[in-house]
Amino acid sequence: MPANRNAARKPRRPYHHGNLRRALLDEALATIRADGVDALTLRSIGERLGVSRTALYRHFADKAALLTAVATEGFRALHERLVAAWEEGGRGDAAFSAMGVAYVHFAVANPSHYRVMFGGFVEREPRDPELTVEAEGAFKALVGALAALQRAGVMRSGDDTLLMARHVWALVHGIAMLAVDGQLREPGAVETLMRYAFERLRSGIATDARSQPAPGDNSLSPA
Amino acid sequence: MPANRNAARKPRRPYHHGNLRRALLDEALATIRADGVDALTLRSIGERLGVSRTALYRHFADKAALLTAVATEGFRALHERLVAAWEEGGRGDAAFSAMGVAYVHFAVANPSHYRVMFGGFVEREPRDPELTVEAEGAFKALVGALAALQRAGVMRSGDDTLLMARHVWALVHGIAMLAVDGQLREPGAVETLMRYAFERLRSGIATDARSQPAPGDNSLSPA
DNA sequence: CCATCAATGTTAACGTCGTCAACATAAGGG
DNA sequence: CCCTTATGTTGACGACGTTAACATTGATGG
Repeated sequence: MPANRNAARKPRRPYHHGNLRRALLDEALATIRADGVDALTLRSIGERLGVSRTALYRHFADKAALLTAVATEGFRALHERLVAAWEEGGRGDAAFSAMGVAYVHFAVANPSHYRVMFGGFVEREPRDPELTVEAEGAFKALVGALAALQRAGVMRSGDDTLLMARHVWALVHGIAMLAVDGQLREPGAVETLMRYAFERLRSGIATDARSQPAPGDNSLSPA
Repeated sequence: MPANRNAARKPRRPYHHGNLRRALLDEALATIRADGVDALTLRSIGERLGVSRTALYRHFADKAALLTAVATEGFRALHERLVAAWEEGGRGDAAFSAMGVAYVHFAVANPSHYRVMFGGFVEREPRDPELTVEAEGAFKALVGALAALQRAGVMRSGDDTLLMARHVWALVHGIAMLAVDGQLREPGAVETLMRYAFERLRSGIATDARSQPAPGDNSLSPA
């Protein structure tokens, strides 16, 4: 690739700008991290990169496309953290909890970024294919871990893995969202809730739990 | 109240406008419902009410204040639905599930409104007092129901009620968020997940569940 | 080696938005 | 009846996203 050789060797404006798309993404993410999504302005980001305010349009269709790319990056990073937690945790019981902790930690450490990923900034109807791939990839990490735990006999093996995964995802996502929204402000609240939720989750989902309807229970279906 | 007498008797512009604040709120909510938050424009809403574009500033500090009021309305409505589900469901086991269903149903039926309530549109630092009151009121409905179920012996009575409530809230909020975000698109997916989640939640939270650490479990604390 | 072309970046401008200041009008109390 | 206050309007400003027209650079092929 002769085009990249120059770019790789001399970082000082080899091509028109080098790799502007990458720079735009990084700068956008930095701005979002520092000052929130509302502070993200095409003009300011261009100015900060020493480039015209419309240069962005050669690399992204519009501002929404930039945000979609930021969200995609987020899912990629999240996926990475989840896999790392699973692998480094020993792919067992503890690793599963570690995944949950890693998930919430990612959200709490990058609240604005997390909001871009889930806050309705991306279009819903024709979902961006790359974003879909990355988001599903992250989700698949959870499904895979759950399937492994099912095979190991530590999680209910009869249940639909995807349904179980959605359950866990919803729980963790809910905690993350509440935390990001500032609903769990007291110090240690997030950790306490995480610990409790995973304890309850486990005794509800693990093989050793009594899954038969409780005596006298006949009314749990949605009204 | 002589001022209101005219307003009540003749709907055609009794005062300057009648009750503009109320009309602004309703129109804003209608717009959000119909076309989403992004479509909400101070100019358009004023035009739609046959009023100047800046008339709003006599009733709200700025656009954010309007959105905060919309969010407050949302929590009030949600609170109402939750209480209704609890009361009409018989304040028991089934009623608790009905509350969960009502919660998710509210979010799915009013996705944009729900997003205003939780999407980070309201300021975090000096939280609006009225909003806080309404949001906490809705949450208290959940806490109250859980406490009643604890007293009735159907829910783990040893656990901190607030912690339990946060757990349930996070779960339901997570499902609602995923649904609103379009992550549960297949028909019936939300209902299926809700049913499963509440079954698992119950067998994890109910008195009859084995709450002791599972045999061989020694590693559930966050890594 | 150079002409051509596509890729990339710039400039100027437009329409819309939230917001403010100055002004207008109506309601109600002294 | 006048004066104060609440309410609504007009005009304007700066910032924003976006587009069209233009400029420049890198690569490609004869």
